[in-house]
Parts: sequence; C-alpha cells; structure tokens
Amino acid sequence: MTMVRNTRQRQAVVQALRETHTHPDAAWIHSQVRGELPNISLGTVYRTLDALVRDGVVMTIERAGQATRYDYKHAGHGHHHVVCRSCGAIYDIDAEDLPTPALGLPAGFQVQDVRLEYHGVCATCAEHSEKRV
Amino acid sequence: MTMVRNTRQRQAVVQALRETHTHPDAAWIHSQVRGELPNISLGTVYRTLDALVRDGVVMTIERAGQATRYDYKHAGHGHHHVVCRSCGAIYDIDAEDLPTPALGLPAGFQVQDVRLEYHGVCATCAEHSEKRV
DNA sequence: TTTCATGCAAAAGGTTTGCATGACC
DNA sequence: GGTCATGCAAACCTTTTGCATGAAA
Repeated sequence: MTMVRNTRQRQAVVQALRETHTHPDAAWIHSQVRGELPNISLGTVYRTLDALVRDGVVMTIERAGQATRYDYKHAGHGHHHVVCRSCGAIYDIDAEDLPTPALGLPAGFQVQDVRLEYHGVCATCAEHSEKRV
Repeated sequence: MTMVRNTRQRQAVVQALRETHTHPDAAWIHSQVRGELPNISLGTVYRTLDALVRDGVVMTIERAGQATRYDYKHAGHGHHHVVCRSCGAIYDIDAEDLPTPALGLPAGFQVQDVRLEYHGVCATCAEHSEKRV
C-alpha cells in the first residue's frame, strides 16, 4: 500500500486543479498555489502532479516541446480533448460513446487511461493563416 | 503553396521511418540515418520530422519528459497506440472501429489527426511490480 | 542565381534529482 | 521518533534557434 501524506502543498495543488476550468500547466499551477503557500517549489508541484496522475485523479495532455497540461477528472464528466496545433488551445468534448472496448490489447495489459484527442487547427487560427496567403 | 525541397537528408529520414516497425525517437532516427549521411545533424532531423508531421505523413506519440516517438502513417493501415507508462513500450492495435465521428467539435475546427491512446501498464511491468511488494 | 535547407553550436524550456531540512503520522 | 515530503538549486534531456555555408530548383 502506497503511503501518501496529506500535506498542505498537496491540498493546495488539488484545490487549484479542481477550481479551474482550463487545462493548466505546472507553472500556472505553481503561481496559482503560491497565493496561499508562497514558498511552495515548482519541484513539489511536479512531484504532486505525478502522484495525482499515478492515482488516476488527474490526466495529462502532452505536446512535444510544450509544457504538459493537467486536467482534473471530475466524476461523471468524461470528456475528450480537441487540441489546436497552432495556438495550443484545448477544448473539451463530451464522451458520450467512449471507445473503451479496445479489443486487440496486448495480453495482460492493464488500461489505466483512455485518451482520445482530435488535433488540428481551430477556427481563429485557420482564418489567420488564410489571411496570410 | 509551401515549397519543400527533396534533399538527401529528407529522403533518408523518410526511408528510415518507412523501414522500421518500431516507434523511434529523433535520436534513434539520427543515429540510423548517419549510416548513410554521417554529417547529418540532429537539428535537421527535427526540422524534417516537423515538416513530415505538418504534411500529415507522420504522426507523433508524445510523453512529458520523454523523447517524442514518430510513426509513419502507412496507407490503409490505421491503428492506435497502447503505451506502457512503466517501460515506455508502445504497441499497435488495429483501428477497426475508429471513433472518428467527433460530434461536438468547436465550430470551424479542422481536424488533421485523431489519436486514440490506451495508457497503462504492460504485462511484464505489472509482474515486476507485484514481485516487488 | 535565388532561395531554401543544412550543420554547427549555443540557448531555451521543461522536468527530474540530490540532499539537507522540516512536516506529517 | 521515524519516515516521507519539501525547498532549493543544479543537472538533465529534449527541442528550438541564429547564422554562415552549401545545395536544390
């Protein structure tokens, strides 16, 4: 059994994630939590986020060269993500028919997280690149 | 119209991606391509890969803190990915029933790529962590 | 010949880690 | 009191970028 201590730092990080409706990165969470705990370190934020991901409380949206974005898994609120490659905006879409079946998984693989992401260009960015031509 | 030059470096990167059945990262591709072009730089590999992703020829599998893995999109061979969080292994599963519908997308969003990923722990890693307890 | 890609090396982030200190149980 | 988390700062790794050179069209 993994022992997890209920520190004030951990509480603050969880609270910050719960309250926002955006998909913040570690630096944003850090600056946010500093309002309450001015001395909390970025390292602690990262360690806490890692633990939350391992516990299945939080999921990540990862993009090469960009900061990982974190998303609190509110109960009964399954959704997937739409990611704009141009500006990095992330939208939520409801997961009515989640594709959880996953036949053909490797033998013995234990699924912890299913992520469905639509990558492309949002309307605003598409307009801008049209104008540029 | 974007002008893309057909350089030997570009050819070599594409060939390396076509030939492998793994999901290599930029460093692996670099060392591989060096067999033919000993002076090719890692920067060029990255720039080429970026272009290939933009062109829709290649897709990425991204993990925070880990090197991005690249996957050549062989025609008529749609598949999704199974990612082991412990050892980083990536498996392919066929995309028989791809969840491409995506109702509820933001207005005007142009989808370029749909990625469905199953994250969890592979059989081998699960065994090892059991033994450790 | 003009333009774009390359190589090199340095810089820029983001994330992880070691260690002494402090907080939790 | 023992153990684990924290803060700090340095290290690490991946990826990006500036610039002079070289190769494609």
